[in-house]
Amino acid sequence: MTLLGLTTDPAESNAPVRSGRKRDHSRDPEILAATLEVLAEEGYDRMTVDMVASRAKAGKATLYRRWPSKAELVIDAVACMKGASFDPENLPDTGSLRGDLVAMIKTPTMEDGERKLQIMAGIVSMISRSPELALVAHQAFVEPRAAVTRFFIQRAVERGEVSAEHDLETVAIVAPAMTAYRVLMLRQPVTRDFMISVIDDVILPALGLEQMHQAVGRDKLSS
Amino acid sequence: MTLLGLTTDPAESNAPVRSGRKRDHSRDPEILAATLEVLAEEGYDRMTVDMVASRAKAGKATLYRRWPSKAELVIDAVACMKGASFDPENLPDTGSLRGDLVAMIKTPTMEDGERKLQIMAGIVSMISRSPELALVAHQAFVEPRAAVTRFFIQRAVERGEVSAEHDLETVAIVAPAMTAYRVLMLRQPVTRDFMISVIDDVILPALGLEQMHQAVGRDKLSS
DNA sequence: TATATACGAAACTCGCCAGTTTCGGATATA
DNA sequence: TATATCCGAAACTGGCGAGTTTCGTATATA
Repeated sequence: MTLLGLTTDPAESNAPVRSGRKRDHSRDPEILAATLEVLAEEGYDRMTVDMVASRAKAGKATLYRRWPSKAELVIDAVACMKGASFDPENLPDTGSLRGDLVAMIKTPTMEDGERKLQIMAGIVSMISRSPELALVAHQAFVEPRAAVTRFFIQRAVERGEVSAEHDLETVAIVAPAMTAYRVLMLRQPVTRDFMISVIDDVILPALGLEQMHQAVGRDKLSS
Repeated sequence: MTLLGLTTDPAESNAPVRSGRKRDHSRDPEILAATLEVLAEEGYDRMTVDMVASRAKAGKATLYRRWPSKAELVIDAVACMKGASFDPENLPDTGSLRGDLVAMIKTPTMEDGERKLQIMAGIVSMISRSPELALVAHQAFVEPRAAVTRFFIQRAVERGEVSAEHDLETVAIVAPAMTAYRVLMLRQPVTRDFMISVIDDVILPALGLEQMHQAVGRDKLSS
C-alpha cells in the first residue's frame, strides 16, 4: 500500500542509483485534494482520472507515475483524511456534557462533516468490494466522529455527571448515525436545530440526563 | 414516469389499432426482481443491463421495449418495493412499547431490512443526481421503517405509557438510522443484541422509560 | 390463414474511460 | 555540460457497456 504517494520504489532492494530530476512530491497533496473534490461531486464510478488531473492542473501520466491505478489513488486520498481529524485535546471543555456536545455544533465542523458524508456516499458501493478502502474509510469517517462523543461521555462519567452503567458504545454512535442518515437517506441539511434535537431528545435522555419533558424549557435554548 | 412497465404507449392519443402478439406483462415482476438482485450485488454503476436480462432469462431487447433506459428500469424496480412494506395493521400489539419494538426483531424482517440496505448502498451515489429516484427510494426504504416506530410510539402515547411531550419525529428515526449506519458504514451485521441495545439503551430512555440503569436487569431480558 | 407484433438470443455500433505512450521542455545529478 | 528523469499536454489503445438491430420463432388479431 502507498501512503501520500511515498511508494517503496526509490528504495528498491538492488539500488539502481537514480539520477536525473527528482519527483516533486509537493504536488501530492493537491492531487489528493482534487481527488476528494471530484469524489464528493461525482462518486467513484463517475469520477474519471482525467477529471482529477485537470482539476489538479497535472498531467494524467504524473498521476499514474505515483499511483498504480484509480482505485489506489482513491484509497490514498481517503486514507490521508484521517490526519485532518480533531486533536485529542483542543476539544471544548465546558464543564457539562450538554455544553460539550452543543459546542461541537459549529458551522465549520458541520460543513466539514457534510463534505465527508458526500465523499462517503461516493464510495459506499465500492467499500463492499475493497476491504482496504473499508478500513481507511472507517478510520477517516466513522472512528473520529464516534471518538469525540465517546470522549465527552467518558469525561462526564469521570466527573460524576453520568453513571458508568450506560451502554457507552451504542450512545456514542447515535449522533454520527443520525447525521449520516439525514444527509444520505433523507437528503436534508444538518441544521443546528436538528443537532440540538438529537442531543436533548435522544443522547442526554439515554444517559439519564434531562428527562424533564417540558418542551418549553428547551425551545428557549434552541432558538 | 412508468410504473410496473405499464407505459402509456398502448393508449396513444390517436389509436393505431394494435394487432399481433401482445406484450406479456406477467414477466415484468421477474425482470424487476432480477434488477433488484443485481442492484444489491453490484450497485448501480457496475450493474449491466445484460446481467439483468440473463438473470431474468429475458432478451435485452425485451427490457428496452418496456423501459427506455437503465435508469428508468432501476427507478421502477425501487418504486415497486414500497408495496412490499408492512401492513398498517398486521403489526404486533403486545401491550407495551418495548414488547412491540422487540417483536419487530425477527430474522425474516431483519434479513429483508439488510437486503434493502444493500440496494440502498447501490443507489446512494445516484440519488443525488436523480430527484425521482430520491423520491421512490425515500418511499421504499426510509418512510416504511420510520412509520412503524412512529405507529408504536403513537399507540404508547394513546395508551398513556409515554408522554406526548417527546420529540416523536426524532426518536422514530433512531432505529432506522442506527441500523443503516451499522450496515453501510460499520459493515457489521445487524444482530439481535444490537437491536435490543438500541431499544433499551437509546429509544426507551429517550421516551422516559426504563431509566433504571442496573445493567443486571436488562442482561436477563436480552439473553 | 395471413399479418403484425412479441419473444430470446446474439451480433452490432458507438462513445467513454483506464491505462500507455509520445512529445517538447524543465531540472537535478554526475 | 551531458544525461536521466521529471513535468504537463495530448494522442493513442483496448475493453466494456448502453442502446439498436437482426434473426428465427411464437402467438394473438383480423
